Amino acid sequence: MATITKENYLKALYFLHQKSDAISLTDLGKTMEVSKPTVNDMVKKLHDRGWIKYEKYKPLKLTDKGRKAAMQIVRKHRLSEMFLVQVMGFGWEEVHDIAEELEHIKADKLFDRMDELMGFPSVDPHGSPIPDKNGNYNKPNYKLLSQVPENSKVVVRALRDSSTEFLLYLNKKGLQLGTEIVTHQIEPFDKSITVSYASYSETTLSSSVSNRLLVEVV
Amino acid sequence: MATITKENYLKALYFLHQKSDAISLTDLGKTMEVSKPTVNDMVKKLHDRGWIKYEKYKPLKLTDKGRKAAMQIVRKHRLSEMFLVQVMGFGWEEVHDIAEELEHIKADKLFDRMDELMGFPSVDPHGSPIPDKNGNYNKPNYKLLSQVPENSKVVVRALRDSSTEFLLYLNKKGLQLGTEIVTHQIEPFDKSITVSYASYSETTLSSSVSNRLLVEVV
DNA sequence: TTTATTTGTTAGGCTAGTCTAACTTTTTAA
DNA sequence: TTAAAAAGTTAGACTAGCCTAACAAATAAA
Repeated sequence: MATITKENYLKALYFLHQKSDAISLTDLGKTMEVSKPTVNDMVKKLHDRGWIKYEKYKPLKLTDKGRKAAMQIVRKHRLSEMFLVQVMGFGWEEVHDIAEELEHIKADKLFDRMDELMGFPSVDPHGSPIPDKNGNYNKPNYKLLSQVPENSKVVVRALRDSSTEFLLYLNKKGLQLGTEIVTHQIEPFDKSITVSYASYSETTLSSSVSNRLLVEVV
Repeated sequence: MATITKENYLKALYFLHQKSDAISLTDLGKTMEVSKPTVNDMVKKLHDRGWIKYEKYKPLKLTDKGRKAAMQIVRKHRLSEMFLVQVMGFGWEEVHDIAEELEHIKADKLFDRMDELMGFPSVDPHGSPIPDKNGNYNKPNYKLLSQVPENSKVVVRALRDSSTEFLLYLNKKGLQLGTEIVTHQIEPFDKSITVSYASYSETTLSSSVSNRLLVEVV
C-alpha cells in the first residue's frame, strides 16, 4: 500500500471529488498545505501507481482504484472515531485527531474487530457513513436545517462540519445526533431560525449553524 | 518527539541495554537490520538530540533522557497489547504486530484512556511490566522454570519470549499466566522437566520451554 | 608482538517528500 | 483579442533514512 503521506493525498483527493469532478493541482496543494511543485511531483507518483488520472495541464481525477484506496482510509478513520466514542468513552469533539493517526495503521484486523465489537455501525459519531470493506456505503438524503420550511419537525442525523469548535458549540446548546427539532420562524434578514428541541423552547440558531446541521424531516 | 524510525532505534537501544551496559554499533545495526554506515549516521543524530552518549569508536549508552523516551514507547506498546487482549478480545499471540504500530501514535490521551479503562494494569498479556508515565516500573524477581528444583510448586508469571510460535505452543499445551505448576523430575541428559498442572499430569516440557517460562515459587 | 579479524568510519549515491526561484501554459477579463 | 492573472512546470536544493565500496582503528589470536 501507500505511505502515510500518499494515503493523506488520496484522502484529500476523495474529499475534493465530493465538491467537483475535476480537481486542480492548486486545490490539492492548498488542502495538503504544500507548494505547487510538491503537489506536481506527488501527482506524477500517484499517477504512476494508478491511483489518479493525470495529464500535463489537465485537472486530476481519482481512478476507481484510487477511490477504493481512499475509501479504506476513510473507513478506518470513521470506525476509529466511533470506537473511541462508543467503546472508549471519548467525546465526539475529541476523536478527530486521534483517528487521524489511527487511520494509517495497516493491521486490518484491528478495524475489523472494532467493527464487529460495535455491531457493524453504519455511521460515525458525526453521522458520516462508514464505508464497508469494498468502499461502499449508502448516501442518505438529508436536508440542511436551513432548507427546511417553518413549522416542520426534523431529527438531527449528521453534521456537515465536524470541527472541534462547532462540536463544542453543539455540546453547549445540548444538540446531538437524534435530537428532534421543531422549526418556527425564519428571520428573513439574516436567515436565522427559531427552533424548539429537548428542554430548549424558542431558541435561535444562526444560519451558519443551520447550514451545518443535516436533518431528516419526520 | 522523534520520528517512528528514531523511536524504533530508541526502543532497540533500551532492550540491548538490558543485556549489556555498553552497546556496540554492530549490535544495534543487527537489531535494526540496517548496515553499519546507516547505524553510524543515525547514532550521530540520536547523540545530537541528547538521547545517547556517543564518541567515535566507543560503545553507546542511552542517556537518562533517551531511556525515558524509550520507556514511553514501551509503555504504549504494552498498554496497547493489554487493551487488545482485555478489551478487544484478541489472543495473546495476535497482539504484538498490532501494538508495534500503535506504539507510535502520538496522542497520549489514547493510552491514558486505555490505562484508565483497564484499571491501570501493571503487566502486559505476556507478564512484562507496564511502565508508568515517568518510565518507572517494578521489576519482579521471577525465576526461570528451568532453575526451580524438583518437587516445587510454582505459578507462571511472565514469558521471556513472546514470539507467536512460542505463544501458540503454550496455547496448545494449555499454559497461561497464572497456571500453577508442580515440578517432578528433571532429566539430567537433556534437562527436560516433568510437570503437572491443570488437567495435565506428568507431562514433559523441554529445556527450551522451561528456559522461557518465568515463574514465582509458592 | 605482529598479523588477522572484527568493528567503526568516510565518501558518495539513492528515494521520498519537501522547498524556492524562474519560467511556460492556460484562463480570464479589460 | 490581447494583456494580465492564475495555474502548472522545470530546475536545483535540502533532510531523513537507507545503501555499497573502500578504508581506518581496535581487538583478538597466532
